[in-house]
Amino acid sequence: MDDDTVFRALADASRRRLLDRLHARNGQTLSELCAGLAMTRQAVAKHLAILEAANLVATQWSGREKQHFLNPVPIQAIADRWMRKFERGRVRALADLKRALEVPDPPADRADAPHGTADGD
Amino acid sequence: MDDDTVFRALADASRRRLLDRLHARNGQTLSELCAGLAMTRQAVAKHLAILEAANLVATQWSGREKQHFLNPVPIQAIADRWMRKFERGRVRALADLKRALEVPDPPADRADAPHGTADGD
DNA sequence: TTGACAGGCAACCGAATGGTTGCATATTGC
DNA sequence: GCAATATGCAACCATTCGGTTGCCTGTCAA
Repeated sequence: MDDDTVFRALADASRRRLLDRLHARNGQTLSELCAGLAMTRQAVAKHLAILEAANLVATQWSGREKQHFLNPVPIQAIADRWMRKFERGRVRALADLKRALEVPDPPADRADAPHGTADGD
Repeated sequence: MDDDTVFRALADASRRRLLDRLHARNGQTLSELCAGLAMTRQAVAKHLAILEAANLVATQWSGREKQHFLNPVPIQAIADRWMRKFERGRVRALADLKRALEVPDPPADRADAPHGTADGD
């Protein structure tokens, strides 16, 4: 629903790792997701709460255990709705970039090398 | 190059808006990008610096003006490299989700409604 | 040459963030 | 019933973040 919440939720590497874990095995409990992470259970719980608020995971209580399920829809949504538009203009943007880098801009005599690179890393 | 830097750069709505602006018209200067934004020039400059560090924009000096060019490659990279894998498991993840929500989990008698929804708004 | 314009640098500030510790609560198994 | 297990809640802490203000440098144009 709220793109910003999803983007912010994805901004943290630990949270992305949690999503990766759920992608590997869905329906894990909090304790299972904690295993092997250099973090407190409470820290993981906070991350999961943020992911849940962003609707990236849904939870289901099963007795005293809380199972976590991945919801891939919001990820897909921002990929389609926001990122895709950059794919459309991609060729043109790269052309602009390259042109700007090659032509030393006649009006000014001193033309430094640009701070970014045309190739993506 | 560094996925985390890109994710963090994209986490802020103002920065995404700046990318949108460059997507609409490439090669804008700092002052142009400031126009109409409820922010100081310095704030915008900071945002642009972060975007530049993430390799999302490249800059080119032209006299006293600094032009900014969109680099769509990192966006494409994380979309392909990270988000796409969730697209692959998407059907299965949604099935897991739905199953967990529908079956009230026999072992435990009390099965509350889950806190997330299966549909991703 | 001088003033207006474009931008950079640095210090500062409040709020959010990621993380911890400590304790309370509910469920399970013996 | 009772101890162990699974989780939640709240306070606290250091750091980061987004933003501002103030001042300095470099470039253009009259």
